[in-house]
Amino acid sequence: MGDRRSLTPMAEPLSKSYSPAASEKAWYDCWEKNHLFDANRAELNPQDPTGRRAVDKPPFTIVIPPPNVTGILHMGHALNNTIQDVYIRYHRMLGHEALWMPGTDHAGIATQTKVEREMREEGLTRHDLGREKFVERVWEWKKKYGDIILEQLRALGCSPDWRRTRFTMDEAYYDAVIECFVRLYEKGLIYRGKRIINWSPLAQSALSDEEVIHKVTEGKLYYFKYPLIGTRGNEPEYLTIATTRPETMLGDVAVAVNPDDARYKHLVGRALMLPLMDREIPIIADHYVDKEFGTGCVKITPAHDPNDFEIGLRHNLPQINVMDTRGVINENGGRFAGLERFDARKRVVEELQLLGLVEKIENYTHSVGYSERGGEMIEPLLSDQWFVSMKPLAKPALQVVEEGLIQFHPEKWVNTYRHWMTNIRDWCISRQLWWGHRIPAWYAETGEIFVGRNEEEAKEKARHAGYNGPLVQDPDVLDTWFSSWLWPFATFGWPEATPDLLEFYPTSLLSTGADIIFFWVARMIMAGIEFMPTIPMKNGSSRTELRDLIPFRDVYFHNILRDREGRKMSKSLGNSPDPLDLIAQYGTDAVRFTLLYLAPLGQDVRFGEESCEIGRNFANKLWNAARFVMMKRDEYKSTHPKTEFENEDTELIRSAEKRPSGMGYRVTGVAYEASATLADKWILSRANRAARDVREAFDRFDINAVTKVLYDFIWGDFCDWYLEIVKLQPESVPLAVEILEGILRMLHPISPFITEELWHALTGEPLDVLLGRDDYITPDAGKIDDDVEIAFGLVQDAIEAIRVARSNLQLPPSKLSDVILQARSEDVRDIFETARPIIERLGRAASLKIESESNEYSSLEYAGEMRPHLRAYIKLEQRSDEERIKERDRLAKELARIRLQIEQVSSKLENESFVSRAPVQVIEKEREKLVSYGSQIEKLEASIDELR
RNA sequence: GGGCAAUUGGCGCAGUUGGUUAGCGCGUUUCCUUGACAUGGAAAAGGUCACAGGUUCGAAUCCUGUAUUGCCCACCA
Repeated sequence: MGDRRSLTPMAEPLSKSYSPAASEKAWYDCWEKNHLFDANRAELNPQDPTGRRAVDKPPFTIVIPPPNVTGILHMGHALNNTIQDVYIRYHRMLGHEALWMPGTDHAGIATQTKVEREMREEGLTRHDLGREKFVERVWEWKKKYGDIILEQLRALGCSPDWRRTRFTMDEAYYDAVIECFVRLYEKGLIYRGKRIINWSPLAQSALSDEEVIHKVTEGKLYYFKYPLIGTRGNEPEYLTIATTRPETMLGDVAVAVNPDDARYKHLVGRALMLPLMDREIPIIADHYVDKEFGTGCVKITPAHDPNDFEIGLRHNLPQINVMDTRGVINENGGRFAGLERFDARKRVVEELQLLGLVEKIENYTHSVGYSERGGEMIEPLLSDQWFVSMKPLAKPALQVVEEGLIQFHPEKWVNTYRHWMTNIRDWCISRQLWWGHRIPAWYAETGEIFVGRNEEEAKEKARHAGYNGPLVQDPDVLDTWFSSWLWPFATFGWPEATPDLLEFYPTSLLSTGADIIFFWVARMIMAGIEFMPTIPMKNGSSRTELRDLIPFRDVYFHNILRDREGRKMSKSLGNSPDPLDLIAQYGTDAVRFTLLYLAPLGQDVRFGEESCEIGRNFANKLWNAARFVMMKRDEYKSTHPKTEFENEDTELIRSAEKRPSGMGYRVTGVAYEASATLADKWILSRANRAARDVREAFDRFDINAVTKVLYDFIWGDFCDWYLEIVKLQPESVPLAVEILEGILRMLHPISPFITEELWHALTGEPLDVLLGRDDYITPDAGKIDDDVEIAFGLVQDAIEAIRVARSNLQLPPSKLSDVILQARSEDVRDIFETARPIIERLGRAASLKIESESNEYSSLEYAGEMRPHLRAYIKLEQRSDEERIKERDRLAKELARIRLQIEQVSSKLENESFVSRAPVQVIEKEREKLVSYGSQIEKLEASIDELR
């Protein structure tokens, strides 16, 4: 590593532009080698290399939202993991015991599907292998490809504690999932039941409600006539029902009407002949039926519709399942058996048409459920599944969010959360797959169910219940999310009270997408409250307070990334750039910075690859600023061989202990204290303000604001202004060095590579002393000086006015000019006087006259530019007629603008109620404006006259 | 059907508690290769802050309604 130029930058001058590729890998290796990411428990490692005592360090913990083992890194991951890394690095620098827990999710359906697809190319199905061999094969697949996404996180600069990496099917984790199931079962919160569930014909499995997406779909509404049996007198011969799914009529067991519906009231209790099936079905009355909709008659198919199922239970109706698990009509469908569901639909309609029983078919748009993963239409199906009773779990989980023990950022998601939690329904957790945690339930031949942590336990329970026959384990596995909801504590070894669990739970921050607020966030909160009470506190007392049970304290819902056209980035659209390509092209720091810079809290982000230029250019700017400062520092050293700066510099760089308040911006170097210029005080104020704003923004989870503050301060204040001034004030070099050092600290969590590299170049620290383990910035509020900033603002204003005047004349920078600067007050004039060298230099002045009273200068000889507190004049060499006219027009336009302003301001001041009701400062400000405008008007009018 | 966001110069966005000459980046135009940086510097043009009412001395900002767009939730056949 020592021969890598990027790690020994002092040996050679820095290159002219920043090239990330060379240094990133090397620095990442260096961090790992020095155990930067490792979080240690105090008892294992009482002191870290910075000299901080681990026992004093409060934990800061994030558990990664475990990516699917099948996954590859996409832009959403890049954003989410950047956010997490930034917070981990920030808190690590704040002196916390920062642990980022990495890992992956076994992702039942996704992974199984992937491996089955691979097998299909060999002409195999999972049934050819059998369960055991198939699961073995998935494990092999996982070992081969499962860590790809974690490797990709390294390229993104992420700093989790890799030693602790977990997988939801690790042995211990597997046991935790089973333990969880057994406990809930024993508590009566898990039950097995026959229900209408969402069946995915593609996955051949049940899905939870959350895995179904409803989409508005164009369909048809079919009106069928069911003949009334034994028509009497003037009774209708038929009842007409409406349906969107004709094929389900094969399983109809009744037709329902509203009991208050006068049209049909008298028919309740009579029977209809179900066409095609020639089955007699009753007419029943149920309040569920809406009189207004359709014909007011609803066909009832308990086995294929959740509402019908409920009605069926109320009226004791049979459940006729006419479809198998592939979506094909079964033997209950009579002669339609064997037809695929959509073919069956066609045939049913055709045959009814032949019988003259189709009244009409209307176009109809309605909401239809599709599989979130497979995309196919969901079939509501009656089947035996396992469920979790959610209501008891939801109650405290809602409470902790309502009470603010857990805070959502942005807060608006609390509404969504509340809505879901108060309307929660039971969770179908069984999946008809092989890859996953197998349901620990064993069936006796008697039909009894025995749930245990293993077969022995189940047998034991069976014996206890007086059953000694064979037991067969439930073939199904658990929903992937049934393991994920344990993630914040099962990763630490729950149900054991491991030292890690005691140390790092509750975690601090969860960063995730709002799309899994129900899948995951809500359920983790429930699980924490449900399962953590058995774990004692670190001090041995029992864990009773909700604040100690919750899995995390803050939840950051990151942005959704869209493409330039506003479409959600997705694999199928192919509109998501590969983060690794962007990293290769622009650099990791650039990609990270750009993502955060574009991502305001709570908004979707439109992202185009070329946006990364923002980050790349910013990194390059910083690189060059640092290069310049180091060059100046070396110059300074050679001209100040024995100065205190030398000592200070060495001290500043070498010893962390000598910076008791964190870094802070201190005044270092004798030269500085003695001759501190306005500009020096200004940059100190700005730097401390930036440091304060950055930390405040971090702490309120406004990471977007963090990047904006840094960008504006570093580019706008430090580079554009202060470094230009340092060129004229060699005595300020030590301060520039210090400010730069602080900048590197401030920026490090966001752009770790370039800052680490520059910091080492600047300080000459050995490679085992890392910025990432050093202190974060501590702002010194005493250095934030509004008066200084206002004063320097006037200087900037003056320079800008001069530049505008020059620009109007199209003077090239090489051409210096005679400048007159008029200040509107003595105070302002004094400020200009103290900043004279800066104004001269940055205003490209050959000579500079500063005066306070308004001598009038002819527009024929001078070009002027006015500001509220000053006027700037540039001496002209000559003015052609053309230029004279151009200038006159410009002034006329300016005059019109100011007259408009005057009108507005004076009408305000003439308004009685404004003067009597507005605060004095506001009125005073308006008066000042009026005065300033007045003098500007006079001057403008005079100038225009002269130019005539 | 319910709920939540958004609407600011050509494009993408800031604008904490109502008082700023309404900002920033990209793009456009002009000037500049001045010894950190052309991945740069200096400047310019460009907006009646979606619309209509209201509250207020004063509204991009608060309230009501409308429109458009997007998202989430929902078992009306």
